[in-house]
Amino acid sequence: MYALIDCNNFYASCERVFNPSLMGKPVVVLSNNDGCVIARSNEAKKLGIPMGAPAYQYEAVFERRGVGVFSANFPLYGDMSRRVMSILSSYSPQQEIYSIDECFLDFSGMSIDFREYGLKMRAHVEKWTGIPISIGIAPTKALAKAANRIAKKFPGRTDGCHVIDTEEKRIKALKWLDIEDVWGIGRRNAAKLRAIGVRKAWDFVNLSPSWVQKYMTVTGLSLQKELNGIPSIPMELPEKRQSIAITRTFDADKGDVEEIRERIVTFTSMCAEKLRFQQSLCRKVMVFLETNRFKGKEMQYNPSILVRLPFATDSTLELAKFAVGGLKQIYKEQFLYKRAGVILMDFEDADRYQPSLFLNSNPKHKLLMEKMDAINRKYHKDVVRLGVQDFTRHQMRQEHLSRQYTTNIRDILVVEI
DNA sequence: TCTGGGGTCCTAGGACCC
DNA sequence: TCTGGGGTCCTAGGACCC
Repeated sequence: MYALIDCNNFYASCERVFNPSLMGKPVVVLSNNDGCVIARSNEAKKLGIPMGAPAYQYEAVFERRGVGVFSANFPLYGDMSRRVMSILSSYSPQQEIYSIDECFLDFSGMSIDFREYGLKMRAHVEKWTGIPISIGIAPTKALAKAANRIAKKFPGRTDGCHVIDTEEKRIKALKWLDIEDVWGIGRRNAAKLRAIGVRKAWDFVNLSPSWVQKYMTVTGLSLQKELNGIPSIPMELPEKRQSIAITRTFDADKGDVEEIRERIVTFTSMCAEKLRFQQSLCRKVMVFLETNRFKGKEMQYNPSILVRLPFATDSTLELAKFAVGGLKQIYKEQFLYKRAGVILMDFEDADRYQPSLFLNSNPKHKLLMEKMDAINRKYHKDVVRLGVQDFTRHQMRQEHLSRQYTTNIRDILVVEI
């Protein structure tokens, strides 16, 4: 059996833990630049605020209905996630952390009362972190996902834990679950399936496997097996990332090359730090620019370039140089840009790297980067940085930012009695 | 005025090899 | 006129996830 555990309205719940006056009130969390809604408490959902809603269109609603509005506070959410995951990991020898607010647990070989076990986990996480979770338990990962949805959405359910452990329960679940809500069925596939009369997960499992393979590739086929109770999607053990990206929407449209170059260098530097943290070297850097897609009348230009490095490296200095080289090839001064990004890809392990006979990363950078990372970790992010980086010119809009209650001693909560 | 960010996997088609 | 067959690797783009 597998469990899929996820945190309810995770970001909104994190804000509530440290601000109990928000209990029972609508809460929303906004994306970077306070752009759009990326998390909503149940009360906010009931007000009809949709996922992804542009914040400026809902300001009146926020005001009128007393909605607690927060700028995204990722250091806080990341730390709360680590706490929740750590507690859950004690319930199984194998945990797959699937996203910031979700994980799978492998219960293979355990013969216990799964429902009781789930309720225990739930109480434990709630008591130690204040975060409410929902739990689905079933013979495959895809069915565990479905069970989780039942725990959360099935009319009348309130205990947050559902177990699919009999054939009747499996069939009942599949007959209830809409096809677009099946894990792994996206918009495109849902439309394809609807067109041939598939409305429920149950209809999907009754399609012929050859049809599924032909129109939905092997991915669809293993999903179908999973829903039929045959495990086909293995647990993923923690591994190094295969790509690392930093992309940002700017606070305004920008045309100045110097300014964009500064952003590209800063993004590259952030990527490089993550790259060194997972002890990888990188062979390719992708740089992209985007014009403002909401200005439909204006000519759009969304170039990207893949720069192949002559050697593998994790040096911020070298990566930044190649990224800027890429930028110069795609930048055109007649456009204003709203978004840009840097993606590192094609990694190899730093400790297994075989240097080339001719051209290699500058060996002096290794120590330099080590010291830079150590100082930045000890004191403050970006105390040591490249000369071209200039944070003063790029202030992200964060008008509703909560404190870093759990990761910054200056922000620790003070309780007055 | 104001509209997010970071990942993974699969496939078709081209380049290249013998 | 007629012009093979079977592989691998790489990449761009699409689909999906949260």
